[in-house]
Amino acid sequence: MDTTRPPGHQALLEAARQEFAERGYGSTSIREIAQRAGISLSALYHYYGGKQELLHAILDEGMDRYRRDCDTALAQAGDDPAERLEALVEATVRFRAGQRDRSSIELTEHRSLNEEQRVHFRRRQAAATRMFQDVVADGLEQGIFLTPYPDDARRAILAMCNAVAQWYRPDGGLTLADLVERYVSLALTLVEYRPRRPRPGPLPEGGLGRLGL
Amino acid sequence: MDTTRPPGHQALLEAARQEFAERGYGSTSIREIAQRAGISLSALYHYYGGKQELLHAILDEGMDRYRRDCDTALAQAGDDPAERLEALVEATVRFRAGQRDRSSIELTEHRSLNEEQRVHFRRRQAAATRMFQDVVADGLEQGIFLTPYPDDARRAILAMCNAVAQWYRPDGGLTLADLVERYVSLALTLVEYRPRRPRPGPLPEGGLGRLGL
DNA sequence: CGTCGAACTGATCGAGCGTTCAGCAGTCTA
DNA sequence: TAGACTGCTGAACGCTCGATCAGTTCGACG
Repeated sequence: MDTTRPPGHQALLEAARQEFAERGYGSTSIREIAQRAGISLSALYHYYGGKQELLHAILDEGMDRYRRDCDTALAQAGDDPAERLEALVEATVRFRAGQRDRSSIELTEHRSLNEEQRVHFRRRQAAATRMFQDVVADGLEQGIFLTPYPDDARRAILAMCNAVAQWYRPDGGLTLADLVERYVSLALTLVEYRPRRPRPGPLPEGGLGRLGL
Repeated sequence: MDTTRPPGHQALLEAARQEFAERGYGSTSIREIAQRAGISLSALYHYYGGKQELLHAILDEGMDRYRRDCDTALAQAGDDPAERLEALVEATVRFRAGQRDRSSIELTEHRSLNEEQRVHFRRRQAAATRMFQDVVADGLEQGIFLTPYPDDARRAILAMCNAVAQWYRPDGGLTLADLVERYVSLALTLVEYRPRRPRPGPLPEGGLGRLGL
């Protein structure tokens, strides 16, 4: 993938993203994409090698953004595994809520990639999974996460965060901040977080108050 | 939808189910489906009105089965909300693990239905959601579920159960019984189940032992 | 035996698909 | 001013798509 694309291809990526999310990869024609982007069919081929490459570019760009969001969140978090898990959950929920169509494409259309692209995509996905794995393992080691099923708890956390893309609507009466607070709380519940002692620093009230501290 | 279909259409439904799950609705041709089912293209039209009707039949059949499984599970469970939630989670996990391709179609391809079919599908989905909603509400009323976020906990439970279809492999070293036990335990953790007193009757050990009773 | 409907076939339709290609206006560089 | 490059166009390619339809086989029924 090129890192420096000429201008105009952004409209193309955005149009393709919306069409793929609405109709699905196989049911979307590149003519519809080009029309939505306001360019000719041939211009599409000027920027991308074809329909499949367009899909791959969308998925890869999404991975870039998500990875960057997670890295930023983790960099701002401290060493505490609970804090780091909170950071990851917040980043994930915000990404899924803010990039809903990108997310639903990621979750379903990776099967339409070719072998090479799919390997690349899966590798990046595995890296994202490992971030959660490491944090959960850390919490277990330090004795502040008590879940007997760390793998399943991790999968459950990711599944519930990912599902946000499928139902959350920004105008639905639930602010993003509230949503994040709830999911952070649910994630800590899932790993059965028991803090060593009352934590210093600012924290969401709901999440800790309920732990009886 | 007809309840009494002529014989031979089962092979068709099965072939379509596999193709849709593997490639996606839009990327699957009815010729491929017919070939996989071992019949001619025209025979497909003898049984179903077209590609879309085939998809609808698959989704509807899946809903029938899932509904039946849940009803059976609830009928065998007692009045206790925890027991009923366990029954629903077990039924859902078993369905998702046993009907993986059907499940992934349900989760992604409902957008390819026409307006009328989609309304029908969503109505049935809402009914399934309500089963979980009722059980959780019951547990809250009785004071044995303590979660401050019942709606989100319910969505989280469903999301983690549904995700089973995307990763579970029967030959992966994890038995279905173990999987069910884990997810039941995680679900009870999510709703913050606190039993009134040691429960009578047979129960999975892991789920209750960890509650410190 | 005759007829009727269910199950199914093979040929064929027009539309739309992804992709290709020759060409052109504008801009930058030598 | 020549040449190269970027960004783009419109027309066309061969092919596959979902769908249609006249026709055939065949067992059941009267």
